[in-house]
Amino acid sequence: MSQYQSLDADVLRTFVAIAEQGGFTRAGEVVNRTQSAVSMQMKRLEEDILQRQLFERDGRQVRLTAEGQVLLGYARRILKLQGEVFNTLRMPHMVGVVRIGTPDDYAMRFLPTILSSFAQAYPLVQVEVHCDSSKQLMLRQDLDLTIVTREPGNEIGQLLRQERLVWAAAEGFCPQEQRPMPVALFNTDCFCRAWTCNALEAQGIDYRIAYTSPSLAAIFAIVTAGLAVTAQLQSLIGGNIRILGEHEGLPQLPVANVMLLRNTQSQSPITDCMADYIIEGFK
DNA sequence: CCAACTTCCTTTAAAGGCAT
DNA sequence: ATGCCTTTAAAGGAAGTTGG
Repeated sequence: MSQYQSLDADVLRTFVAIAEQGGFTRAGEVVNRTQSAVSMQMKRLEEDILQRQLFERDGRQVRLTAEGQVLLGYARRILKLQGEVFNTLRMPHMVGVVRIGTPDDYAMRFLPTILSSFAQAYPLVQVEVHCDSSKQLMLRQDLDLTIVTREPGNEIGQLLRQERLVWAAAEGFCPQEQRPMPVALFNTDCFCRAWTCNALEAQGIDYRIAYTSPSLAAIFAIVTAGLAVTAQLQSLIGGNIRILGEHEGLPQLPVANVMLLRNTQSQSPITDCMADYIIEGFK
């Protein structure tokens, strides 16, 4: 009776595995149970615990019902929270170093939140942040976790976020008025730069790369001063810089995939925890 | 196109292990 | 002894494959 009232994490894990694997048998492999046991667990969850139908059974297909979708959201949150409890209470004094590589635009936009949450849970862990272009970062072997930008269709690692590049300039800057149009971009080995130049050339726009820097802060300073336009992730644009609309004659830019790479040679509990915080921080 | 066969998958029933 | 959870075995449904 008593356990019919509670949502056992084991049962929720099985439920999430079914939703993710699309079948009871494959879910059983994931959670190390036989399909029959999985079936029984779900029967109990549906009939005794929640008294709601969670799956649409259609031949060999299993789909979540609307109520199943609702449970899936809660189940993931419950399991994630449970993981946090374990991490926080079982490894509160975890020490060591975690080395993160990231382009500096992501560092500015996402790392403050990620690192402050991480520091609250693991105050004794030393964090090294190495900023460089995606191309350079991918060549390095000394990083535990690397955040990089990849073209769609060319993904490696785990997808953190998809975001469109946009044109941006100072409030009073009019991109049509200056030819060649001055552009401020990252250094040559940045993916973003190649995309930007290709888009401008495809549109036949006369431009010149007036400023380059590996530093986002420097590029924003140049753009804020009204000296050039730039192409950056939409979420980075703020302050006195505005996003240029399509009617201003500039080509649409591609969507960037932000990916997380893990160094398989240096996996540790610290790295795994930091990876979880990064994944959450990019949502 | 269709029937026979195979494969995949879930459910049910029976039985055993384990903790209370 | 009881209740819960598991496994194994068997049954049955649906989809895919094969051959005429």
